[in-house]
Amino acid sequence: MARSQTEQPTELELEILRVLWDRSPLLVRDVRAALEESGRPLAHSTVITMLNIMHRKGLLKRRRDGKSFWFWPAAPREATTGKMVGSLLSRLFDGSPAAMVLNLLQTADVDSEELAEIRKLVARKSKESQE
Amino acid sequence: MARSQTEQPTELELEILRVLWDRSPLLVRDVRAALEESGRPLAHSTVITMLNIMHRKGLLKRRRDGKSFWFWPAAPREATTGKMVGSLLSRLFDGSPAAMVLNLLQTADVDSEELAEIRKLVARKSKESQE
DNA sequence: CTGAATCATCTAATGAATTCGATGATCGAA
DNA sequence: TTCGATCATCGAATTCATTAGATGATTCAG
Repeated sequence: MARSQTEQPTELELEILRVLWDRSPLLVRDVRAALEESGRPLAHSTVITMLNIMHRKGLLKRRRDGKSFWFWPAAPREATTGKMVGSLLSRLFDGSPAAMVLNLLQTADVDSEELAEIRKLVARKSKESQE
Repeated sequence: MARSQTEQPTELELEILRVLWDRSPLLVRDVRAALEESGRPLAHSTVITMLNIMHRKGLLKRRRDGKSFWFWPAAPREATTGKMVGSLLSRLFDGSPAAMVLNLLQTADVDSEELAEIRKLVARKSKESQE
């Protein structure tokens, strides 16, 4: 047996989603151009194949317009990133957000501005939870 | 062409690493037993194959002892999880820890205890940075 | 010493992810 | 209308991840 399809978007799928979260709907050629911009030059047919696979998986929606298709993400950015972060959270930190933040603070490059921002976010969340 | 090997551990590789981070070194049969415990029953040869692949990739170290091998992680838990979090950070949040924490607070289930813990971590980090 | 148990190695199969070329349809300009 | 440009569909190749059976070596109990 092999591994089963992940419900998480794969590497290339994520790049494509990021393009479409930025601007959509887009035509295949636009997606291709955007990918090339971000350093991932691919053949037209490759991009179509991926878009079709992603459509089949339910990651994208599309609408025919003449002989071409417009594509856009099936789910908003926050929902998808939330699922991906949640997956890492459970797989690496047994679901403890604090453990994840600790790792982030220790490992990632957090400048003072970022840190202040995080502090503000946490403070706001604390206030919300009290209500 | 297909995708190239990820430097990040894959799904099963991560499960195996988690076993070995908990207790190591272990023999193949111990790893197998631990995986079965956590709901992933695999044939002995499957486990060996994976351990060998992981050794070839540099994820594990091993030492022969008679006719069997002892296996243990090549890198400590924090380093590996840090890389994985860092990868998600750049792929999803353009490297902004604050964006990631925001997503975490909005999406994950953070109880008040976890939140207080996070608050403490951030405060401590702030103090450290000031020095 | 001999047979059963225990290990690693080798081989291989399946399925997912990624990448394109070839082909055929269609639309617009000359 | 005819030729070239533009698209999608199909088929296919490659690499990785996962899974395990068959084989052969080695060891230990009896």
